[in-house]
Amino acid sequence: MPTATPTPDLRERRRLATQAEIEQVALDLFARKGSERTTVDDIAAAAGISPRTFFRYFATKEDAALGANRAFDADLARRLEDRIGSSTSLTDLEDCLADALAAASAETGSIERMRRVRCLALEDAGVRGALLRLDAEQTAAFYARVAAATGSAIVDLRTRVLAETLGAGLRAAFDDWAGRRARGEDADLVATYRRTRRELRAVTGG
Amino acid sequence: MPTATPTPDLRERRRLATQAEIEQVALDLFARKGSERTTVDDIAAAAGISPRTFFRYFATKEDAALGANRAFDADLARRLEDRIGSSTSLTDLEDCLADALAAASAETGSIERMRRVRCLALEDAGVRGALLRLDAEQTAAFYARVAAATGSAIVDLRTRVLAETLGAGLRAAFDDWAGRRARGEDADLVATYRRTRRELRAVTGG
DNA sequence: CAGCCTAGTGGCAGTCACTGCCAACTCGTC
DNA sequence: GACGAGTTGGCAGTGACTGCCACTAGGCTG
Repeated sequence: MPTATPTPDLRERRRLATQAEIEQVALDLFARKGSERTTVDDIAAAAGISPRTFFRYFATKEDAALGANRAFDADLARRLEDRIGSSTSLTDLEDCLADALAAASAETGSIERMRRVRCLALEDAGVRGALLRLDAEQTAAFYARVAAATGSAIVDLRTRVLAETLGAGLRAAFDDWAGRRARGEDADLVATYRRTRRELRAVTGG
Repeated sequence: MPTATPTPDLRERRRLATQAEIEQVALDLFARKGSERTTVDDIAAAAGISPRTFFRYFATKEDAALGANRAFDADLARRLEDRIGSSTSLTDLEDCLADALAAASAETGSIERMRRVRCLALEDAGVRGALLRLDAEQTAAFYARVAAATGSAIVDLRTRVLAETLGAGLRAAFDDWAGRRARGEDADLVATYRRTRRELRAVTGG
């Protein structure tokens, strides 16, 4: 996830700073009290903005915590975009996903925030729900891109199975990784995903 | 889904009737106006109850539409319960799921309501989100049952992959089926699931 | 049958997520 | 220095959801 714009506006820089600040305090507050017991007013006060402004940055309270995950999804979408058209075999797409995971793991801040969110989701239903929605949107976006590439308005069953299987593997890997981390083990995300791919083959008799 | 209790209480019968009535009018209103533009007051008024009572039946507005899906999940959970311990191969679990789908398809009312909900979910983000949460809860319950059977407190990666793959196939089949139905084709749910299983093998190179 | 216990219901007040609108302010530009 | 666009805060309003309490009615017991 390299910085795209070389010279962002002062306004743009402020906006990004405010957004980052909100994400930071939201994650902290959710971790301390849970999303249920954290109000938007709490987050806004901690971030030094008005509640009204909060909703100009995030549509829902829970969304405020998912910054790192959204960035990962965007990066993954870019990588998948390059593959679509040339090859859409499960193995190639999994490679793509593994690359994205490796890139995220290389950025200390990014992977750490993702870990915090995933661990939080294990206990916090609100965050878990938001993450679920984000995953589903990512899958739907994948459908749309493939359909656009084939010029067809409808998504065929194979594409659905492909996308859902890919998503299932990613979710399983994230959950296992977060669970291990929460228990104090120092699991590696990329290695976990590698094991997940093997398990998928074993399970489906491939 | 046979009737379990032979002689339910008058109270119990009334409760079930009220619940069914709420589900009915909620589904109708969502289909007509969308869940976003339907208020709890609307649903309560149409069902002839107070808004306060509505929340004694359903935790959220969107949950009110998912009756048939919850019943299906409960039936599936019972069937899976019998398998767990004896065999937890993907193929056996898929058979189990196929049986549950066939049983639901045999009940006209049940399958029709599920179709309405799934078609609604294609356009209505609120309903889609609720359905997503329900699916996730079902998957989590499966984890818990398997973990309980093995006596382990932690869920191993293979179990996660198994459950997520099973869920992915079910979701793909439901989405494809609902999409076809929404376009006027008369797709069969069990046949669609059969095709989904084949696609999964093809995709994973099994 | 009378009386009691309990489940179910409605109303009310309150909290909180989220939105539309408007006024104030500020960055960037001409 | 003024103007236009982007950003913010306050305010009022809607609607989801909850806790509390009083009321009703089914079901049981003496």
